[in-house]
Amino acid sequence: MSKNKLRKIAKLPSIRRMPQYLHIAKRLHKEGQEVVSTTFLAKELGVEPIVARKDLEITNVVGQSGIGYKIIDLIDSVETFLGWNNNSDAFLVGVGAMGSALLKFNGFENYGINILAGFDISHNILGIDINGRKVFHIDSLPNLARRMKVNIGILCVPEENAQEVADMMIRGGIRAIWNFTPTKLTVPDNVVVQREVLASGLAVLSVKLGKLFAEEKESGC
Amino acid sequence: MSKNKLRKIAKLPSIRRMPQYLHIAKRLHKEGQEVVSTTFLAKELGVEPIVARKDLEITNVVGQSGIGYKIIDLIDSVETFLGWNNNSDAFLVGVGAMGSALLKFNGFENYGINILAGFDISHNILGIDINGRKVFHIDSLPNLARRMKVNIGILCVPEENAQEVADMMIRGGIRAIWNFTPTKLTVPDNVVVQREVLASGLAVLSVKLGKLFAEEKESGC
DNA sequence: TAGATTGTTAATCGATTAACAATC
DNA sequence: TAGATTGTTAATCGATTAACAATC
Repeated sequence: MSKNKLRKIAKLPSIRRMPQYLHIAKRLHKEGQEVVSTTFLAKELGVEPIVARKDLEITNVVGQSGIGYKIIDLIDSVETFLGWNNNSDAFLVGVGAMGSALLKFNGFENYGINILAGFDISHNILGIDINGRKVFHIDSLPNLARRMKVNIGILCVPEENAQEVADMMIRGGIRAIWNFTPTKLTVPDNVVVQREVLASGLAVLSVKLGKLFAEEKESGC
Repeated sequence: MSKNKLRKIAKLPSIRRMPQYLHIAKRLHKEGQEVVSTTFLAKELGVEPIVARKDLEITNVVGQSGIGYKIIDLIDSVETFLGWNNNSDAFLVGVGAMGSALLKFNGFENYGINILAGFDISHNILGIDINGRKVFHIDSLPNLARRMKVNIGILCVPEENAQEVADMMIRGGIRAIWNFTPTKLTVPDNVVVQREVLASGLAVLSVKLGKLFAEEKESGC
């Protein structure tokens, strides 16, 4: 495997906005609309129109001057760009608070993945059914993942077990790990990881609020 | 209120990494360590050392050449920067899958907030206790928020009710909304919003995985 | 002294924004 | 025709990276 500088992804901010364009486009499609402009999309997202224009550019969707984009084209282009036109199967490990919230969430079918089952170690939840998904013992994960050719793993275990469970996923042939733990995982070159840090959003919110209060205090004097 | 260009926050990527530095520093502190270098922090985060150095710079923490930072100084500086040295009270609305996962999560005390209670409309969950927090009817939110001077609202309701519930929060004097819905909220100038889009991380993961497969296919020929 | 690290200035890179012709 | 919008090129801005003196 070559130098893993290759693994660096460009236009991260644009990619992060894609699901929102998709969500709006699907809503409009359901409402019977046929075209949409970046002006409209941008307003819905709370960004400048030029941002939406540039974002859509990277999906290679083509629109019509003066009109906008055909919604079905837009949906198709964004889904293709993200590789969401064929949903990938996923296993979720760690059926605690966050894990079961994700299992209960039904929207993932719109986000390119299809969670097949949950895995845990606690006897209390083994064998139960959450939203149509069985919870299995984690020891069965590597074999099941191989057998079912599951590519995506969702990691919701306690911090202490994160690396160990990630290793089991990798042993099962999983190639992409959506990591909800605060642990930086060590993985081989042929596995990708995306860490989800909820506290990041909270940090941004806190700084915004602090700034707001500071401004008010200032102008109040 | 002045032009809300002022609301634009600089160094967003650095701010988003702050909770991770804090988390590592607290862990080391518990382990009895007294100093830490940006070299170490960077490795734990999976970023380049220069990144960590620049990040910490904006908190105004001072270190010692050749040694690193005193961990207690680091914790204090990051917490002060984020305004997390005094936890803010928060109300959470929408005790569904995501809402109850957040209520069950105990780590928020380390992330500057203190969730006091949950709110919902469904009779099944009214009055129940989740992790020591009562669930009240949403109609009581504005008054309670005012009375208890709650500044932060966590919005986990269905998309259709997002704006309506945000308006109730604002009526209650809430100034910062952590928005887990896909809705772009309309709020007055004296309220800040941070939207949390879980699907963004999934989009990035999908693009990374697609790139990985494409590279393998390429080198496999 | 040698190695590690901070603090800071400068260089590079990429993302955002502006501008505008072409099109409907 | 006038207004709206795409597609594209150029300009600006901010974030990342490099470099290095000063310090322990």
